Parts: sequence; structure tokens; C-alpha cells
Amino acid sequence: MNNKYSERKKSKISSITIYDVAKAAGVSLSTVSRVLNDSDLVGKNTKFKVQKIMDEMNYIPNQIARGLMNNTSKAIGLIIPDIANPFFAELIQGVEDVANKNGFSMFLCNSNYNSEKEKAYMIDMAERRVDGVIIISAFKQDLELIKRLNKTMKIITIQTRIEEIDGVKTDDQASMKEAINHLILLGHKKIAFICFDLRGCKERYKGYTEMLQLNNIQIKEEYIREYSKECNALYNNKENMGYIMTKELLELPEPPTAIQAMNDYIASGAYLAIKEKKLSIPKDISIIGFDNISISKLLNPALTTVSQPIYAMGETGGELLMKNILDGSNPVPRMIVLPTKFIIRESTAPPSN
Amino acid sequence: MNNKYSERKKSKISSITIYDVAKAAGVSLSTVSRVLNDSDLVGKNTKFKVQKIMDEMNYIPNQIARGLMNNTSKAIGLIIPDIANPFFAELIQGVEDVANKNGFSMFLCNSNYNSEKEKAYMIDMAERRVDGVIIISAFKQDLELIKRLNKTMKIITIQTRIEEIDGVKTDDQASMKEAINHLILLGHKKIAFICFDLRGCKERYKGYTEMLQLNNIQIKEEYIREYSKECNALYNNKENMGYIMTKELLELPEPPTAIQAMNDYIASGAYLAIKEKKLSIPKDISIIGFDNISISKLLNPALTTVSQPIYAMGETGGELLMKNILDGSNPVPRMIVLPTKFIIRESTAPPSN
DNA sequence: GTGAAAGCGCTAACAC
DNA sequence: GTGTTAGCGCTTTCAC
Repeated sequence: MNNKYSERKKSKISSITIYDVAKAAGVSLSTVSRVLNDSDLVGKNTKFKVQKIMDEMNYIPNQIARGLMNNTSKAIGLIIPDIANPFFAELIQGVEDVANKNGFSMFLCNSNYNSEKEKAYMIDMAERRVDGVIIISAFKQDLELIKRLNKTMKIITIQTRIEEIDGVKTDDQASMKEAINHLILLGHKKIAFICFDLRGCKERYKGYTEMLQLNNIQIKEEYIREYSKECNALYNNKENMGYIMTKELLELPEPPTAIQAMNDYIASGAYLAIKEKKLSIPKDISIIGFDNISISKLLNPALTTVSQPIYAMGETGGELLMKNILDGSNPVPRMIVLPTKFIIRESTAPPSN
Repeated sequence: MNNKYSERKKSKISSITIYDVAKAAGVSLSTVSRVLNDSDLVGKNTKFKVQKIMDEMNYIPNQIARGLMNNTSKAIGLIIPDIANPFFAELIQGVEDVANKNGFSMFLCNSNYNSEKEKAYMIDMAERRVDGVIIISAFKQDLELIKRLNKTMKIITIQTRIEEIDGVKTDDQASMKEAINHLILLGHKKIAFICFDLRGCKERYKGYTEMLQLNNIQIKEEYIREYSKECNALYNNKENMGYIMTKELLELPEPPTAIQAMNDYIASGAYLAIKEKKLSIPKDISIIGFDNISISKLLNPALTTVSQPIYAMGETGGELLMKNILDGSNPVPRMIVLPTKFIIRESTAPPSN
């Protein structure tokens, strides 16, 4: 039993450590650490030698241990409500590209429009000591919690307003007014509004109501549908919410002549319901989306919508977060507003009757 | 200068530690640790008291430190080639749901069809000591690397074959044969095949060629297009590759009467090119996709395609990974094959000429 | 039941 | 340039 070299217990998952490398290279721990960090306080020859040994031994540095020391994980979290919506796919890409460029990795957290899950994810991210999170939420935030978590990690929001927290957004309200105005100018008076949750799209909803009021069009409650209300069941991603709400709308004694969807994804569901009813867009019913996700021009007829700079929103959010992580937060909270653009395609026309 | 309590330097980011809690509660570190781990080796009263103090102090446990000790991060990595493709959004969801259910968080890594980036991500995940990764790749893998990384983390593949590595897949080849057969039965002989990269969809491509050969249809090179070849530039996610390849195809002196796309996402790009050319689907040209992503039935006409159990693929991959992490890997590598289903919708018809 | 002490793999003063 | 040493925040024997 030759165990005279058992100076150290091997870890459970036997994995090469800096210690093994040091021993093999005949140098100290610090030297290996220096090589790892590409410090120029090591002799060229030593560096080369150690590097070679690292390769030979298949040494894989342990970021967890490094992070413990520097109190950083070089990771960020991204919390989104619904990955099934292509809007978020594009946004994720913007965030991830920036993170990657800065040497950060990204945790993806999909809350599925579940407020409890969202909260749990936020805490999880804090416990994992990510350097920052980006939150896109449809819910009212627990300010106490946010403030507490903000001590261990930077927080940025996208399309979400949290007191004292930096964020990026677009002017939803104004954009929505433009969309509704287009419908009104075409002659529509029976304009429905469908969304996941009214509180989650307050500004867009406000744009809708304001524009109607401005034109003395009565706001009818039956034209305003929330999926979260419609279905007391939890949000089930296997079905598109727009489909369900539109079906209801079309059953009304006096159905709307136009539908404004909270976003393109929901609008695409509306297409399905309308197709099923053998109605035609835009002849029988006009429809407008919001976001301009890539499928909106694939829809037939192509969807009239408000174009948001989705990738840029993710990118800008990511950059803001990086800035806050790297330079420390700004004393005065910033809200970066990105421009939108109304795009008229084929899904809107004057009402037929 | 009252510094008689400076027994310990505060960490840079001043953050409450187990030490502070212990001091405030008047117990030892181990006791606090036990409370944290919900061990039943602590007195009920002590437990309660410590918990209360933790709350009051807003203590947030440091997972990094815990992970260092247990040699686990309770995290997994998911490496995908293209988040813009809704196929992956659905797959991600399957993986994440399983991870979440098991108390794991998920790093999302989007390689953007860049083999170098993919490799870098794999190494990054290993350095972060994730407990496992799921890889969906279009590239030939560096077996040496895989073997090395497999020592620190479990590896699972989806729709990707790596020697000795567990995975989940569908029978691409047979499914593709069924699709091509449908086209041939309709009378098509000029059938094109468009994909991102032939090596990345070997099985699907094989199904295509085999079925043509079986029917004595000559395989024409100009009908086989790879995006990665078509464009020597790097993959640019701002454009849909199917659009570009289809445009080229339609310019041919003898254009195909049917196009088989490697997946629905690429097929949707083909729709755009065909619409632009003022041609009609399926009258002028038939088209088939692969995957059955949710937008495929939104396309107009609705896309004929091979339905893959996308969410289940992610879920199964996640479960397999969890099993391997929790129970240790199986001695003999497993490949779970999930069923597909050919769905005939509106985008295919007999050729007009 | 509870505490003391020795690590987990690495970094960062501080010596020499 | 290189080594020694003391931690980072937590877990885990091993005593008592």
C-alpha cells in the first residue's frame, strides 16, 4: 500500500486541481494561479511550462472556486414570462450576445406568466450570486424584495417599470395610440382589445382607451378581453391565448370589426380563430398586432403591427446591465426609451358594413 | 474609532454571511449551516430562532460557496445552434421545466451555428462545473474534448450523435422518406432539398436521397442547397436562410416543382421567396417542412410537415440528464428514439405541368 | 443537540 | 519572479 503521497484527500469527483498542476510542474500554487490569470508576474518559461502541464493533465479551472474568492460569478440571469412567444427568443439573443461578448454566461428563467415562479427565480439568481439580472415581467413587483436582492446583484428591467431600477422600454402608449388611430381613420368603431393581462400591458391598454375616448367612441367592456381572466386555469402554453379570446369575441351578438392584440403572438392566435370561422382578414375583420416579430410578415395576410426594436431592446438592456456591473450603478436611475414604428401591412381595411 | 469588533474583514460587496447570522443568533457556524440544510440535528427552538434571524437580516445563502463544498452547481447547460428557430424555444421549455422541477437552473448557450462558439460554450460550462449539459449540434464533435469534459459533467445530446454519449432523437431518416414519398406519389420528380448544412442534417438528407433513388429519380446537384455553402459569410440570423436558397432555386432554368426543407423555419423563409415571385403554393410549387413548430399551421397555406414531439424531446433529454446526474450514468450508452408523425396540410399538391 | 476545526479550489496580500 | 499564508462562505467530520 503505497500511500505516502496521500497528503490530500481527492475530491469526490476526481478532478485535477491547481494543486495537482503545481505539484506536477514543481511550482507553487500561486504560480499556477498566476498562469491561469495570465498575469505577467510569471517568468515566460515558467508560464509556458505550467501551461503545457495544464494541457497534458486536462486541467479544467474551477470557476466556482474562483468566483467564491472574487465574489462574482461572471453570470447574469434573464427572467422572461413566456419563451413560446418569439418576441422573447429575439430578445434573449440580444441579451446573450452582449453577455457573451463580455465573458458572461446567462441563466434563462422562464416564469410562464407565473408570479410566484418569477419571484422564486429572482431569489434563485440572487443565491447563485449572478452579477445581475434582467427582468421582463407582467406583474406588480414586491419592492421590498427587489431592494433586498439589489444588494447582491444589479437589476435591469425591460418593458417593466420598477421604482429606482434602471430599464429600457419603448413608448408603448404612444405607439398604441397610433395603431388605434389607424383603425379609427379606416372607419372602425367596434374595436376590441385582447391581451394576456391588463395590468401587464397597462400602457398599451391606456393607449387604446385614450384614443377611443379622444374620438368619442364608447369603451365597451365586452370588447376588452384578458386571457388571465378568461381562463381561470393557469396559463397553458400549449394553446395560443389569442385563439381563445378571439373565438369568444366572434360569438358576441355584435362582434367587433377590428381587433387590437397586445402583441403579434396573440394576434397570430386570432388569425387561427378567424380562419376557423371562415371569416376573412381584413375584409370581415381587421387586426393589428404589436412587436413585429418575424412571423408577423409570414402571416397571410401580412400583419399590420407596431415594430419594436426587439433585438436592440435585449442588447441595450444587456449593455446597461454590463455597465452597471462593471462601473457600478448610476446614482440616478435611467430609463432608456427606444423608438417604435407603425407598420401598415395587409391585415387592416375599412369595415365592410 | 470603535474597531474592536473587526474580527473579520467584510467582503467587498458587503453581504450577510452565515457568520453574521451565527453571531447574531449566538450559535455556531455549524448550527446555522444545519438550519440552512434543514437538518434534523438541530433543536426545534434553535432552528426557529436562527430562521427568524436569517429573515430579519435578509440573509441570502451563497450557492457558490455551497457548491464549492459539494462539488455541484445545481445547474445544467443547454447548448443550441439557433434560438431564432421556434423549434428551439419549445425544446428549451421542455428542458427548463424538468431542470426547474429538480431544483436546477439552466444556462442557455446559443452557438448561432458557429462551431467554435459551440466548443467555447462547452468548455465554459465545464469550468462553471455545471452538473450536466445538453448539446444540440450540427457539427462533427471533437471526441477528445467530449471525453475530457465528460469527466466533470454529464453530457446528453438531442438530435445529435456522439459516440458513447446518451441521447434522444427521432428517426429522421424514415420520417424524411415518408415526406419525400408523399411528394413522389403526388407526381413530383423535380424535388429540391434545402438545409443549413448537409452534415448537420445527414439523416434527413439520406432519407431524401434514398427515396429518390428508390424511385429511380435522378439526384440533381442544383436542387440540393446548403445555406452554409450558399453564403460564405457567417450565418446571419437577421435573414431567413430558406428565403435566400428558395430565391436561387426559382431562378434555375428548370426550377423544382417541390421543395423539401430541412425544417419548418427554413420552409417559412421559402414561403416568403415564393410569395415575392408571385407564385402560388401548392399550385405552382409544393413545399414540405420538418418539425411542426407552432407557426407551421399559421402559414397560409398551412404547411405539410413532419411533426416532432419537440417539447417531449427537451423533456426527455432533461430527464435523461437528471437521471445521469442523480443516479450516475448507465454503463451502456442509451439512445432514446421518439416517434414522429407526417402531417399533410395544404402546402402540397400534384405538379401543375 | 451543539461547537471546533479542517477543508472545498482558488486568489491575493505579503515576503524573499 | 516565485513561494507562503490566510482567507472567500459554506459543509462536514469529530468531539463533547
